[in-house]
Amino acid sequence: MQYSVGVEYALHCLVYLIPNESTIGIKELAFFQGIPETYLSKIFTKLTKAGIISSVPGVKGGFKLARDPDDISFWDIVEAVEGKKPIFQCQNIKDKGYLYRDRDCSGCEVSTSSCSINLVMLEAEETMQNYLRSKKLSWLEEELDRVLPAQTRKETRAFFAKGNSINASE
Amino acid sequence: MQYSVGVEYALHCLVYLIPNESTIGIKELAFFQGIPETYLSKIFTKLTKAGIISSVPGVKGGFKLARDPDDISFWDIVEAVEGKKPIFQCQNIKDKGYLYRDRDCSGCEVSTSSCSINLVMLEAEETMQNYLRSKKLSWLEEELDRVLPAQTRKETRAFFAKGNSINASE
DNA sequence: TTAATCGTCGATATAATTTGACTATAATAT
DNA sequence: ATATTATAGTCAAATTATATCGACGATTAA
Repeated sequence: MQYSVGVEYALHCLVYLIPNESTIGIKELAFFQGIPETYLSKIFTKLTKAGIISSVPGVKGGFKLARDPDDISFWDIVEAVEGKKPIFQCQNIKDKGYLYRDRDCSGCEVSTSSCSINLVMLEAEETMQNYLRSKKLSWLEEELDRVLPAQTRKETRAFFAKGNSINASE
Repeated sequence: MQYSVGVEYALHCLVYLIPNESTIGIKELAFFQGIPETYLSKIFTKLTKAGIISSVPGVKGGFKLARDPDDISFWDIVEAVEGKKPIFQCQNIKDKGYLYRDRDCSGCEVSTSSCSINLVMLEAEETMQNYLRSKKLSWLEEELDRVLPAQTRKETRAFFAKGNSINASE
């Protein structure tokens, strides 16, 4: 059980969009990180639909953040890529069970009451979501400034600054 | 992204083991719930190896809890079935990236520092784990007594009480 | 001994993930 | 206008993970 790599791609890519001075294309992002373009483009479609980034088609097009980095949380990104389905989904095996499978139980209390196990799992997941909601892209930007060598940060920003960006062609 | 059904099977099955008055077999558990025997037996192997339940081989054998229900948490069960790997695993795409892929970076600071994004995801997961660690099987037992109709609970316990348990053969 | 039961190992079937090839459409530079 | 360069979307191959079945050996109660 794991999140898809799409989540990792999305989180890492969005770091580069934070400066938000110009649009950045899929090609540049994929080349810079050594990851496949086609898959990344699908991830970006999801992020666009979720309103996290906005797309600019055509020559000199690309993507930029659609909201303030302080208004984009880790959870927004995970949810956009992975969807809204909970990690644990109870398939209500009770209903297939010996006590009920041969009875018509459409109206009785057991079939309407929700599974206690399911509730616990949902609550557990919610604590995780709340933690991720509290971490914003703006925080990540500061954290990276603190943690990464200044040289690395500078080179990275230089790569994505428009003008010298024809480096995407090897 | 989802936990496997194995987690659901395990949680539901362990409920029936709580009384711990006699061993219960895979066949009974699978029949009662209408789920496949073979898969369930694999799940139970995992639970056994994790020290949550213990197995009694031979005729009239089966499974029983290896510890007090107050000492078995939801997380123990999830971890036993799903393994210890984190939900989010950073594959360090940084290292394949443009800035580093052509350099020998075996000793430099960037490759040793851990990814901030990864840390956040691990911390988030930990909050979920802590919640699940706080919920024990003993709590679940009380909760089910409170929530389910007394009739259902009684019928269920009767099914698994040894003696009349040849009902597993349809 | 025999039948029931767990433990282990593969085989298989189904589904999800990841990637690639290709087409359509939209915007811009010239 | 047209060529160019971008995203958007479709289709499907390749890979991996999940779920299920089946077979065989070991153990044990009757």
